[in-house]
Amino acid sequence: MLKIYNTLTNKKEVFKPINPNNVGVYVCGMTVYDYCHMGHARVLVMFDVITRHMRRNFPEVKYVRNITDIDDKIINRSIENQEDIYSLTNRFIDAMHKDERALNILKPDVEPRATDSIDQMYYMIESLTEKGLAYQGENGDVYYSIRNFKNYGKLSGKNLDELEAGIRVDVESDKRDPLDFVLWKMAKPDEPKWSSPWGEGRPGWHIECSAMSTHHLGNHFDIHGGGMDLTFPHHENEIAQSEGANNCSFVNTWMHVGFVNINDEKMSKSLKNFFTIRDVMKRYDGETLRYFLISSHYRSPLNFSDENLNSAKSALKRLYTATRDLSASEVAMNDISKRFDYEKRFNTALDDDFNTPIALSILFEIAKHINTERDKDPEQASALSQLLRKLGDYLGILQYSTEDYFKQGISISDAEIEQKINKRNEARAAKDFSISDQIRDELLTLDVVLEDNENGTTWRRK
RNA sequence: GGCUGGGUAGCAAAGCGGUUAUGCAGGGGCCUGCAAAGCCUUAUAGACCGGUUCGACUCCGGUCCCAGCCUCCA
Repeated sequence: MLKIYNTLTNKKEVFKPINPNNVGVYVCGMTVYDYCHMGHARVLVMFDVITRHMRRNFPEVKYVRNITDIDDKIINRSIENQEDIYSLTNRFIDAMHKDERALNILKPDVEPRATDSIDQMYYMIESLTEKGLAYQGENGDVYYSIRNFKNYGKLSGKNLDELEAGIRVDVESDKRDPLDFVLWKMAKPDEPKWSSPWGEGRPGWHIECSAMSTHHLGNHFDIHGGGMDLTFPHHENEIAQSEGANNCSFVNTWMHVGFVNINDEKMSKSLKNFFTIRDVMKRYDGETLRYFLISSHYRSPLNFSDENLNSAKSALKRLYTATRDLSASEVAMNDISKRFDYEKRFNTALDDDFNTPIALSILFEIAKHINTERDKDPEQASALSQLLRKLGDYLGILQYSTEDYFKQGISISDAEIEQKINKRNEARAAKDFSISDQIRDELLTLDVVLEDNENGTTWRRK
């Protein structure tokens, strides 16, 4: 029984799909004017884990994640770079897809682009205008009238009058109420523009998500998610738009992923304290990053530091170490899964609001079990190893073969290493341990670790 | 100020009204020529003050502190 924490109610609730055969999930994706940072990575990875789990539990899941490819920041960046807006956005979309592959993130079912969805936005704005929920200012911009939507603030728990008190007044706008927000914005000269009943312009930020999500998932769907900073105003505004235009409830479950912090402060573009995925990938592989991101619960803050990343790397190594030199059939694996309750407990953990730390702890229990059975009962150890890999795959980790994991990234060739191992073993046979230790130390400086066991000497990367 | 979340051992991170979370790092031991890996074992917790209870890290109240949102942000 899947339980999910719902921002709308601030409670963990049993998840009941609107249509049990087809669950709809929408996640607010990137605004593509720069490379993805670790905060984006966290949202991408978490919803990847979430949708993988849901796909195993429901016949069909439709996962939609949009791309915002038109907005002020994109326009500014394109001017700054003197780069055509489409070449800019395409460049960063490609970069994002590359980052996703590195993090083993599966593609969403639909990845709509705002600029391909302008028609759907028209219809929605039109409908809002007809219902008296939108108006055009003297400057031509079209605004949403939040005072005319009775439930404004229900997601974020905001009180209108209190919001009003601390508002910053935007001098350029023609809003009737300072909390009103733009649905359609008149284009300035040389800005990208689309013709519309209100004049040539472009959509406001919030309308695209209302339009794209309902277009692909229906007016009322199951899950809508994003980073915690989108709760207000973005998601609040989406509710106002969608429920206002469609006269029905919009989303049942709102999910928000916590921030990635640097020194306990939110990683953000405005604070300029962010690390891009590609930067971090210069020092850590994608799987280590992914492990790090799922090592805490998705709603908790996650502190980004070398110490934590190194710890993630070591933890992952322990899991891979358990799988060394073991393989078993699927039959044996299914058999072992029935004998022990690891898989069951693993699924229960994910069913409990996607508790990845608990799920990971079960992986370590299996690893320990393998290590203790390895000599006593190799068959059982092998079957457990297969189970470990299967559950790892559910989380999108343990993707490499054991061989690849332990032998990648070494500058010296296999043959050279073997040669040195032979030389060392000759020295060991002659009990010349100073020579043998010297060879081992030499290899260690090249990140090659030697391990002696009864069948001979094996090597792995450090 | 309003609204959300938090404060757990050296670090990270969970569950739980009474019984080992888990990982990294540390101590002792086994194994090894010595290591590595692994196994066994071990120490270090629950911001503070009250209350409920036979019993609280876990529930309730209060205090202090931290983060986030209230402006674009994942």
